[in-house]
Amino acid sequence: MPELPEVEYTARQLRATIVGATIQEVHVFWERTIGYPDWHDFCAEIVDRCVEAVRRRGKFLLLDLSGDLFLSVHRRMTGNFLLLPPGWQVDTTLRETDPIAWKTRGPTFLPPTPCDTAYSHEAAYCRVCFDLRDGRRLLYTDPRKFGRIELWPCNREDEALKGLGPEPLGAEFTLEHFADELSKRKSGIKQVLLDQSVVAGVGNIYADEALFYAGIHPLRRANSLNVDEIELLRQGVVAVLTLGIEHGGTSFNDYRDLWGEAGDNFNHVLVYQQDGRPCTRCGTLIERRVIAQRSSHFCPTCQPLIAE
DNA sequence: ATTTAGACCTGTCAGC
DNA sequence: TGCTGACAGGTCTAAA
Repeated sequence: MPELPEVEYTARQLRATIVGATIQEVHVFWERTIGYPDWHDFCAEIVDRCVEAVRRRGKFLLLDLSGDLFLSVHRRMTGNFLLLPPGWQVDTTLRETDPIAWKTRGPTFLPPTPCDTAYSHEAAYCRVCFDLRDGRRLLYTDPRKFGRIELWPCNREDEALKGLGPEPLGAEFTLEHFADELSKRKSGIKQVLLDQSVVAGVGNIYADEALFYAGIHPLRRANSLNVDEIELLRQGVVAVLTLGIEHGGTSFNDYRDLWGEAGDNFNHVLVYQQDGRPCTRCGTLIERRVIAQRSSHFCPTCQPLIAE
């Protein structure tokens, strides 16, 4: 679910709240969420580590820990972090009373005062729980269980993040590099934008938004774009990602921030899931088509499919 | 060498 | 009310 803006927003919130905190203990409620190393080793090695820094690379959230280790988190579709204040209790009785429900839902978190239900809905589907020494709890929740958390030595970061292209909001995302990558690919531009080795962090929402910004049809062959179109698309990628961050990310269903709040970019999206509604630029109805196995949304007038 | 279908998972919503 | 199928911010693997 989360793309670059959602991961960046979470990274900023974590940076402001848990840098300096020490992890006292980790509880794993869905073992496959831990991608590396084996979850037993993961739990053993992470104990007593201090969070020294929080970074983002593409859609990966990276937590630098004391002792030259770092956590890498990829939330895939429905992963979220939720930070609970001290005093919450973990209730695991479901494990015995209803093992089947336990596997899908995980534990229940009980607030310090029973009437305090602010987080109780967001605290469902907890897969991994990080107990901090100061009493707070950092929950990793993920209904669909696609997300992965890994623990790596710092000197193997390249291996942990292999295949990632340049950061779209960094100086390395140049017209020269982008044009060079596109010239080597003859598949549809939408599919190329989703390729993390071309640009890191663009997903289905922001790919559609960037293509609308540049007035380029998602099925245009990547190597058919001229220099002006490539530069416009590059600017579009930067613009829609930057706006997404400013609005706290896009929440259609699942994405929530550290406090369980939805992002506001939902209200600023121009084509994604807007099919059947008039284009904000020309009034033509937005279309939806499946391209590269993903829903694509575009304006057939503003984004014409030019004959090559 | 590329495309594409299937896996991994669960929830929600539309339609019958 | 209940069942079925389509679909959801992602990515990897194997078959065509």
